Amino acid sequence: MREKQSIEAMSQFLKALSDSTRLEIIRRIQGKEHCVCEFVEMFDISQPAISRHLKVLKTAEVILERRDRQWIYYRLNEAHPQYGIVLQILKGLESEPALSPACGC
Amino acid sequence: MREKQSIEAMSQFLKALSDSTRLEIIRRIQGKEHCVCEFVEMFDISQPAISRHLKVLKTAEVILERRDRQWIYYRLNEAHPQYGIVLQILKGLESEPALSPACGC
DNA sequence: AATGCATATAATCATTTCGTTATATACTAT
DNA sequence: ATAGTATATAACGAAATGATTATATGCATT
Repeated sequence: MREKQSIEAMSQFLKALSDSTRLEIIRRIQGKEHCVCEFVEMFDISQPAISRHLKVLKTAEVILERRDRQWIYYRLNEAHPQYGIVLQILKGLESEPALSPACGC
Repeated sequence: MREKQSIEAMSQFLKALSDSTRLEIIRRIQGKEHCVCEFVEMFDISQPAISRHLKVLKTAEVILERRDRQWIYYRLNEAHPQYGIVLQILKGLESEPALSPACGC
């Protein structure tokens, strides 16, 4: 059963994306790569926390890194097999209306 | 800033989907609604565990429920504002190759 | 009303996640 | 070599997650 594996991989991939900070990171990263220090300025969490979020995204191969001297730049991995999902999410972020609580019917 | 809210909502939505059991549920639910007892047979976890997974998906409005006598049937909510993401995920599940560990370059 | 089946909720526990502070590593410049 | 800046890792704690067992609820049948 390769389905099991596929489901597991997808779950891991989505977990990497299902965090506000990481969503904001990939939103900002669209079109232009950013170095870690830019994210550190952008968020109200510590530099190590940012670093770990970037590592989660990198491990899931959602983003790629490039070193230039002392700086490390991150960009979207447009070659990811599930890049279509990333795009759909980014599109959804542009104008998502607030979700109302489930009515359940 | 409504972006904050949008990001938070998206994060919640993705969290609901980023679990193997719940992905399997929505995969099976495609096209045909299922009652809870069918999921209970399908998975190796307890009935209360299934029930809670269904509740997570229902709260996120990913699925809708319908009661028929003692049975409760669940189906995909095709009217969800982010249904496009659900479709993209289901598509990705059909033939996703295993992800190799990140090379990091 | 009593019993049985389908489903949900509560209480509890182990594991994972995400933050912090402290420290290590990599590169730059003096 | 030393010091400074950029980034990563380690150690730890609080909160969230996902499982279990026990129990409650809703509906059907006798």
